[in-house]
Amino acid sequence: MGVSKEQAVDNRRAIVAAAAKLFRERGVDGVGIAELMKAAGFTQGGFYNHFKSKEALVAEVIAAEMSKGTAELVRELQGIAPEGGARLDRQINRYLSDEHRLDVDGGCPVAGFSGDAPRLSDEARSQFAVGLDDMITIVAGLVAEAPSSREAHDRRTLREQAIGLYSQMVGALVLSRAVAGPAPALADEVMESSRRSLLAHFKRS
Amino acid sequence: MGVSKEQAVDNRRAIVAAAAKLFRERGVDGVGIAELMKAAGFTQGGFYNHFKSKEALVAEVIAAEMSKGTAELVRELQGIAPEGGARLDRQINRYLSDEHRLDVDGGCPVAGFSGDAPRLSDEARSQFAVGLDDMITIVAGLVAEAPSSREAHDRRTLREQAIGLYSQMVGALVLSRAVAGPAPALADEVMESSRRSLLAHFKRS
DNA sequence: TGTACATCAGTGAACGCGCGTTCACTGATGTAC
DNA sequence: TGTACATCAGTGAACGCGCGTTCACTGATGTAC
Repeated sequence: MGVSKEQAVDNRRAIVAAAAKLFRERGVDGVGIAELMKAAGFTQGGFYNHFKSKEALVAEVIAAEMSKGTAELVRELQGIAPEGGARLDRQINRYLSDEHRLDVDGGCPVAGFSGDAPRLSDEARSQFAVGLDDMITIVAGLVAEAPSSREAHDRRTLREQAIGLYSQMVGALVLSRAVAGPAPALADEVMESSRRSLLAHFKRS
Repeated sequence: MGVSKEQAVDNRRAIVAAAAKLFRERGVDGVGIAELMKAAGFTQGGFYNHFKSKEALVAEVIAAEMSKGTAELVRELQGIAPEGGARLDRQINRYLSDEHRLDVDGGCPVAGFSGDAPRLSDEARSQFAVGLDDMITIVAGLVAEAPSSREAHDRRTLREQAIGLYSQMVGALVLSRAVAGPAPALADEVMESSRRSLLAHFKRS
């Protein structure tokens, strides 16, 4: 109904934001255009003024969430002194916490979209892969700060150690979320055990 | 069109088997009743002679695949002598192999359904949780055979170590599959790095 | 600065399509006598 | 053992519904003169 160019840009951002939230909560396939536009405050017809197709929106959402996720992590790390692995410990505790498990909307985008990823478009999966690679790089930087990563008996590269660590955190979070409803005790156990395992493995010597 | 009771039981099994394969390949939401029945050799109308709803079939498929997965693992383990962690090494190498990554139909059901699990019915998620618990118990038995699990510096319980190990294997497999299409090098790296990490951690001392 | 017109974000109805589910019907199987 | 009938797995058309997408239309914004 007549809207300034500036307003149109804001509206587009609102659609992406609403989509990100809904896609994470209910899966990409579980959310329709009509519902998504309504959540953003519009009617369904306007969607195609902003995006070529649902597939195009999905790819943009994945890219945006990955960027946001890595940027937030980097920003948070900058607030803490990198002393003897303290930042790594802190991130392990954060990642494998009740808060993070419940924060499906805002938590790690790799864990959040790992279930949808295999069936998304090439473009979306490509964006997912870029995000995963970035995350691994950031984690490798944290691993480098842990004294144990340099010990004689562990000569693996930092990146290799980072991948092992990150795979375990993502796996534990995904499995914990999957069973949180019907088996909350098991969900807690999976998260707690992985958390203790990793803290022990990277403990300051 | 007139079918013996025995045949009807076989037909029901064929539907479950076809559903298991299709659900794994394209996700539970990605497969319709008509397509699934056609794959099993029938027309769509007959579905409701065997199952109350799609939801009921899904729960049965999850339960069946979990049972099959744990049974296969146990059977395979029985063929090898439990000497100094050799069986654990072998399972780590199997789990994080190209063959397993490609075998979406027949591989680990926990990894195979972890993407769908959070949005399935209570009953289906319950079956998933039972299967996960069983898997952890089996893996704990393998960890017990590894000398390193008893070392003085690692006093964590066997189950806790098993959860850490299993979470990492599932996480690595899920992430590797997610990026296998657009980023095959990263997919390989994720799997290989986790494999080496775990072999190093549980290595025979 | 003021007027005429083009642009285009947003509306809401409609499209074809595939979904899960229901239904009347068929006919061999299985049972009762 | 033979006949009459009930059962029920399988068929295929149809149901209402929500999906992604298209469309004609509206009207304030933005531009040309």
